[in-house]
Amino acid sequence: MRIGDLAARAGVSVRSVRYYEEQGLLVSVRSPSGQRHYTEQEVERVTFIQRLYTAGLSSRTIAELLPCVDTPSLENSDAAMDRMSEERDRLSAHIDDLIRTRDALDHLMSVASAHRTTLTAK
Amino acid sequence: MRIGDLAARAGVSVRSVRYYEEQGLLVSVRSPSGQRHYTEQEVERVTFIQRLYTAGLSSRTIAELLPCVDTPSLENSDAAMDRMSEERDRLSAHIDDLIRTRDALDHLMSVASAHRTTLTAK
DNA sequence: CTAAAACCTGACATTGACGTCAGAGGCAAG
DNA sequence: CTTGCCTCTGACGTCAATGTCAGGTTTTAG
Repeated sequence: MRIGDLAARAGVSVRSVRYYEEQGLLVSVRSPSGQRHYTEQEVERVTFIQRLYTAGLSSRTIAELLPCVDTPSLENSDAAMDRMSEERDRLSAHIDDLIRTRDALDHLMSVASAHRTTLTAK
Repeated sequence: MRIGDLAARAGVSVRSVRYYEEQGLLVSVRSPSGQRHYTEQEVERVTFIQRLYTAGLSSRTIAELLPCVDTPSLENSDAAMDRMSEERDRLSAHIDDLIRTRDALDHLMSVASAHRTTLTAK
């Protein structure tokens, strides 16, 4: 699979795929002419990378976590596990914050809606 | 209250407060010498603005929502309510996405942990 | 009164994940 | 063989919230 296909199937831009490789999040097999080739596996990997980006992780952080995905066993885990746990907690805190924000919006909307009801009732 | 106090109490930088005003999210009463003065009310407002920023809203979007907070009644509501509902939905979707990402991290961690248990058991 | 601390405006710098463009080469179909 | 699409590298552009600095005024503490 070439880069265009991978990008399309993962739902990202070709530019992004190259960027991921530049950041050490992805490796590619090069054809003699220098073109990148990928396997089915990489589709899932790219979507997972995107998922982490969307969760607010930086390239550097993702780079620290991915070895834990690649090699779900060895001793590299030590620091990576801590990092993973740390990011999990940060994510949880962020989720809670977002939920509070959503509640605030809901409250605003209900107040506005009540006002409207009052007005139309008059 | 002057800008430094407001910033400190809302937990943001002085620069940010000026930026919020520049973006039309905040108004200030100016002393004859040109210094900004605020009331207690603005503390809450700034923290709320920050909350929306953290939730991923842009200055422009926040500017569209705040009138709904200031005037929780009149006819401006129409478009603002739609916008608010739209952002609420976007927020909900994002929260769900983050929860799925957290689940993925949890899964990775449990797999790694299981591997570790297996190894130490040997 | 004076020095420190806080404020003002205006402008340029930063960061990160990309977009976009240029110039050159690769590859399948007709 | 050539036309059109894909890919390559490298570099510069972007956007948004904020940092930071300069040069000057104002307020506050002693």
